[in-house]
Amino acid sequence: MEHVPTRPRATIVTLSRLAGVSASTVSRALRGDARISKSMRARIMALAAEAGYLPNAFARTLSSGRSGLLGLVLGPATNPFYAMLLEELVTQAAARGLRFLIVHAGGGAIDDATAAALLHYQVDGCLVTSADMSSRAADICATNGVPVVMINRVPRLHASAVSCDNEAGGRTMALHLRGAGHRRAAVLHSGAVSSNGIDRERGFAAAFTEGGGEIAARFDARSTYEGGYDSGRAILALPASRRPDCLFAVSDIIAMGAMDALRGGGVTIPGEIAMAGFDCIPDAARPAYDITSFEQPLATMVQRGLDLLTTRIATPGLPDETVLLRGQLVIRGSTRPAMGAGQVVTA
Amino acid sequence: MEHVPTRPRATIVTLSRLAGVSASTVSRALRGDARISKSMRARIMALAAEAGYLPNAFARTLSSGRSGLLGLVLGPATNPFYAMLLEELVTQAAARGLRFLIVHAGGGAIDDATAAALLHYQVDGCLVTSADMSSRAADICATNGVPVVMINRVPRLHASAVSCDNEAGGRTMALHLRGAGHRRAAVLHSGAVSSNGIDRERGFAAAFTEGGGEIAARFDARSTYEGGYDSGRAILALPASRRPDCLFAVSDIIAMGAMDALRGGGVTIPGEIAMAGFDCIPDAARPAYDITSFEQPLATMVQRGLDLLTTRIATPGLPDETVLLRGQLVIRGSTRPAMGAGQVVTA
DNA sequence: CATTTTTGTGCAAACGTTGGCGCAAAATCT
DNA sequence: AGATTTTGCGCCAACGTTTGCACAAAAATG
Repeated sequence: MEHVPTRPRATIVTLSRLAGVSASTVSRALRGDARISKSMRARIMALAAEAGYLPNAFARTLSSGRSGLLGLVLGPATNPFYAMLLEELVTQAAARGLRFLIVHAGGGAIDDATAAALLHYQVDGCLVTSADMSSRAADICATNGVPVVMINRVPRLHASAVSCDNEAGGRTMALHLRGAGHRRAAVLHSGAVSSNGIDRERGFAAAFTEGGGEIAARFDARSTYEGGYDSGRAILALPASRRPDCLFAVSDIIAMGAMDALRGGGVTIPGEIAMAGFDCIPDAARPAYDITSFEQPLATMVQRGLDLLTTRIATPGLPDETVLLRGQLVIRGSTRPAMGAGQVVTA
Repeated sequence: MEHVPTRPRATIVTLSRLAGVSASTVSRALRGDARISKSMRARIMALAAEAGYLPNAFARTLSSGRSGLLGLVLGPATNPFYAMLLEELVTQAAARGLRFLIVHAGGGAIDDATAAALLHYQVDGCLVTSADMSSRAADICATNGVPVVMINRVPRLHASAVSCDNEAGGRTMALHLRGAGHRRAAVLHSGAVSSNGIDRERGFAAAFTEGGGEIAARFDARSTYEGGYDSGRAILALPASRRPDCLFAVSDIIAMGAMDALRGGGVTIPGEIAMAGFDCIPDAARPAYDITSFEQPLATMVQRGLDLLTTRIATPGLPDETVLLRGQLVIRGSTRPAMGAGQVVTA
């Protein structure tokens, strides 16, 4: 018990004494239970405000079983896409009265003690946005009956997921490039572990070759700027005959690296090589890059993700669900000879 | 109580029955209390492992008063610096058995309900990294006896702080530029609210003018890429006679924007205008930018920040403390005619 | 062997909140 | 006026853990 010598905070019991009613009445009044009379409710609310009452989420959780806490496993925040996702998540969750217990951020693997902390804190659900394999946390949740929703990630066993229709996005991009007359594409992918990247490439390759184009080369760009840069240099090293006339990077961060490398090697963009990315991160929209990209409907993804989670928290045992959302093509200077503001084409 | 129909998790009581001892013994054994015999402890640990026992942090908090939770108010994650900070924070906190309740992320103001949630969840302490004024959360904590530590931010009333010696950093940068022969500097600051930016500029301006240089212009770059870009364009619009020969941006993200704008206007860097930033974010180190910067000792800052917090949690009422850490100058191509790998000079 | 000290364990009372159930008083219906 | 429903509230037992205190047994001391 050893309690610090600060003035004890007002509790429900304090208020109940002040109001001369029982603790349960106070509890119900505060929570807006219909069984409490209007007048009593008003009186208690006033008292609570005056006393500076703050509910104790821990006591509530212990008693009710619901913590109002969501576990969050965030991908490498060095990719601005995850930074955007984080902001959107925190904002929307707060609007629903949910808070995030942040479990992991970054590319590294998530250690077991950290993953277990999720359960210690009785998270109601868990949101995983990491694109890579660090979903130990998801497994732990799944085996303990905690609903898991993945955003921007392929669903695993016992998890729902919402993501952009990556394959359609890749296809749209292929049509766009083919439509601009490009025939030989290089693809900068993100390795074998990223389902997003794989889907995007599959859609792109299918539509591009079906449309009479050719996938001239593939490079593993590791979902990083550096990977993109290295790939760009590899393209520079290609004999002129094997050079692609356009390039599809499965994420903008890759595209940025590739563009810098290519430009550094004297290649003009889109003149000699047109290029396109994916994600529509703000960085890629900057005048210095101005990269055509495919925009994921971030706000909607987050909204639907939280929907999936809250419904599964409310009624356990609901079957898993996968939501695929349409994104839109955003055409910019990197695939368009004439310059001007980016224009939007719905995919 | 309505409890979900899942198999109830093992609790201390469960274990106590299994072991044929009291709950208190189990609790003490689990926590490593010295009063419990080695053999008993081993037996209980084995039992706990077998039963898949997971401690209930909420019950523990309710009883002990310590939650193991830290509130986190994060700055705009769109600035990669905060992304770096986030990763470092989460990693180091996890190593200490502390978790973050994420309260806010992003540039916007923090709403009261969210800030109050900090107290609902009984956070032991609060870490604020936001550079701007959105520290409503900090006030709430302070008035409720929850220790607050700010990282990369000037301390407020009732808060400790750890930050880089921004003024010294600015001064170092000034000496570097003066040493390279530059005389007329433009400063890209981040507005009146950012104490970091103000300190950096003060140090820079003092040392630059003392060294015989002149501050030719100032622009408010709002701590964003766009702000930097706009400032760069403003510089381009300056008559040749009033053009600076070097530029100090109080953060790298600003410097990047400015560099893109200047280059876009045909200015060679560092030939016509040399430029320096601050923070040493990875983006600014890319070959396409290669911006001289001042590196904050991020890992140490986080470590000391958590130190400050944990000691104040352990012994309430400790006086506030401000820790200033030295950073180091990292010279890159943007201030050096000859090209090559970045070199490091301790400030 | 009779003390005192140590060591190991149990008991029971919190911590603040919730929710099932019970029960009066008031309101509505015969 | 009685019978029934509704309304409004209180009682009490959880939820899982910690911790002050008591207390027996074992060990060390005289």
